[in-house]
Amino acid sequence: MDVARAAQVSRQTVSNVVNRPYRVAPQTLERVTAEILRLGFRPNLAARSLRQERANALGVELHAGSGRRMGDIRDVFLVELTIASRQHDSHLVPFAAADFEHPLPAYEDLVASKLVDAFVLTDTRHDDPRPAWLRDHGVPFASFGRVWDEPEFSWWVDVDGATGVADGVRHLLENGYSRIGFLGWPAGSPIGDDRRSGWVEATTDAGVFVPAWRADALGELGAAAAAAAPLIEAIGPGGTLVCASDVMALGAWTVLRERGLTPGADFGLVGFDDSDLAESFGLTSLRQPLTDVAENLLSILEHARLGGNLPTQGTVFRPTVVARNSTNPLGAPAAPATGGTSAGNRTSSGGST
Amino acid sequence: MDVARAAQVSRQTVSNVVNRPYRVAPQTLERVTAEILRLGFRPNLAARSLRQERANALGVELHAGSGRRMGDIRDVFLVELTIASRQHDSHLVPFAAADFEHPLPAYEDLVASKLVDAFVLTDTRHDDPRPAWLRDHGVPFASFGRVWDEPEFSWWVDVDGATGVADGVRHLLENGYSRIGFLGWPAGSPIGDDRRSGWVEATTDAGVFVPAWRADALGELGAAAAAAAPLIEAIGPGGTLVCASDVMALGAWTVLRERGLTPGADFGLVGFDDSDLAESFGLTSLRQPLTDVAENLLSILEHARLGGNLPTQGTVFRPTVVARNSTNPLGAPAAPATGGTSAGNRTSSGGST
DNA sequence: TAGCGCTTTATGAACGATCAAATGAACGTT
DNA sequence: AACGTTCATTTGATCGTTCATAAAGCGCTA
Repeated sequence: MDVARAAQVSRQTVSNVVNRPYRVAPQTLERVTAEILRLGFRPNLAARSLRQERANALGVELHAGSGRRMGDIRDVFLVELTIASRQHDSHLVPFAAADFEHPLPAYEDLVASKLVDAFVLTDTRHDDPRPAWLRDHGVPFASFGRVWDEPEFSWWVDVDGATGVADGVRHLLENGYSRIGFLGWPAGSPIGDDRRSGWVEATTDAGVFVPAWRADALGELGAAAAAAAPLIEAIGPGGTLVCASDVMALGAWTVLRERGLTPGADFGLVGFDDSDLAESFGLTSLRQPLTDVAENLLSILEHARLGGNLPTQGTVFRPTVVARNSTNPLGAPAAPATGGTSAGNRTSSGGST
Repeated sequence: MDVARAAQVSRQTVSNVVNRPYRVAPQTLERVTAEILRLGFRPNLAARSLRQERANALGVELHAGSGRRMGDIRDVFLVELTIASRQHDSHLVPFAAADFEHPLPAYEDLVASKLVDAFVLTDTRHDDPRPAWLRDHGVPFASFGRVWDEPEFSWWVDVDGATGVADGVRHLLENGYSRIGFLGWPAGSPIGDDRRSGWVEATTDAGVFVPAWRADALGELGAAAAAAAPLIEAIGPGGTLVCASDVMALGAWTVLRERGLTPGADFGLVGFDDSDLAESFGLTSLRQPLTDVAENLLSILEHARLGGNLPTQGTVFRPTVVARNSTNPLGAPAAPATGGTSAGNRTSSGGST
């Protein structure tokens, strides 16, 4: 090894400098470090991986099928996960199952070839075969989203939809609105039910709960608009709608505009996910703290390896309200604005429950 | 090695079975293959990578800063790249530069630690330091998007915006529209100028070019709506707009809806990129053939390694028109529909020029 | 001063694959 | 029967690091 010769130490000492500097005498450390910098030395990760029998890499499945892409946030989530993984001295290996109905072979490949040593799961669902398979094969994993079928499994992180929506409701109340409806998905989906419950709770607390001010639709914009129309009628001008997603909020947005109403000034709107859409349309939305989620997932997996303190139950993060013109009652410009609080994309707010 | 012992051959023969099956006698091949399957053997990729001095991995930078995320298509592009890389026996390593204004250290890290042996660049721009650095360090790379500063560099793949927009214009003509305007970005951006030229060309060919039916705006929805309003006024009902992006088309869309006009029936709209937005709003759009782009990039890099025939000039793919209600003159439902040709997300159309 | 303990550095082996070269087997040619 | 060729398979070395362990240095105590 070049560095070793240049610094007149053994290769093992160089290894120690890189991996356990505290074991090395100060002046040796300095001398070797100087040579490392001078020669631009970086450990060959393949060799390290081979010797340590550990890849320092995480598999992340990218579902190719339409839908199942985490709303619009997958792109941002991947960025956050990428950044977080670097801080944990590892990297991501994205992959897609050849047949996305049967993902296990892809997981098996990655594990058997030792290309990754853990996974981050997303889009978990009932009857998801992955958690059981990974558990049975002793492969560590952490999930963004609850793992429904394994109640005792606690290495998951999720976003508190109920509290998020409740915060959205309170944001509306603070801005002077008081007639607050909810546009969500039909009962039965865990995420949808969670978000709706936040509306029930927060409006009840404030004494403004009106059960009739609720409608359901499935994801599509058209369906959302159709469901929103009578609701907007019923709630009336000066009212508001909190929606289970940004797309749904946009459905309501289009209804408002067709009636000549200005979102914000005439009728408040809150979306969910803070997707690019929300920024484009000046839509107030609930941003998921994906930076925290990613960091937490990585942290769990690191502790799983090194034996730190692991969560005994799932972790839930709270979204933050990103206020834009659609909840500004003071008459924002008719055209959607440049995008309210659009400063940095990365936030680090949100606490656990 | 277990497989070797089980099949009673040497470890090298197992290696040959995996990597050069044609060198192995048929019955030996069969016997070893059977054992490989039975034992679920997969080569340890770290060991292979160490010995071959090659990672079989591609670095892909994910720009974290807002903007610079390839419109809305990065997510889809990453999926396509992931799938393509698997077919080329390699995998992706996504990364983000700590300081996205100075990306080189991140590239240097990956190269020096031999974690990747090539890169796919995106979002190349003038004065991009990356191409020169990679060239100077002998690191192979291919780019999605032209590499402006190095005219002799030909390992890039791009999408033919002009032809795409021209196809959009022809699609409108075929559907019976004849008054066709263009909403784009201010002159000076290569991509914007390219797309606009397709409008000029195709309308001129058809004898329906009206220079005044053009407006410019910058990316934001509000600005696009503001620019679209007078243009829609000028072109009049029954007219159409081809737009440089889906978001701009949506700006026009909102203007139409506010005036009680139905996109398609009353006024045609064509967007660009076929993002999720387009599907949600039933907006006809131009889909970039990302499957082809990804495959081509991987193919270039593979040939670069093995010495196949390499492109002597950049490759340009043609987008495809995805027809939806916004260009259906026969009066589509007022609410945006479930999404026209929304079948599979992966297409393989598009030829090179 | 011998012996002990602690810190610091060095040595040999190993991780699991592929490379380069050698060996063995089969076959036709002279 | 000896020889060269080709095909199939094996052998030993090697990639660059870290592990396990040994050795060296050094101060302190008995």
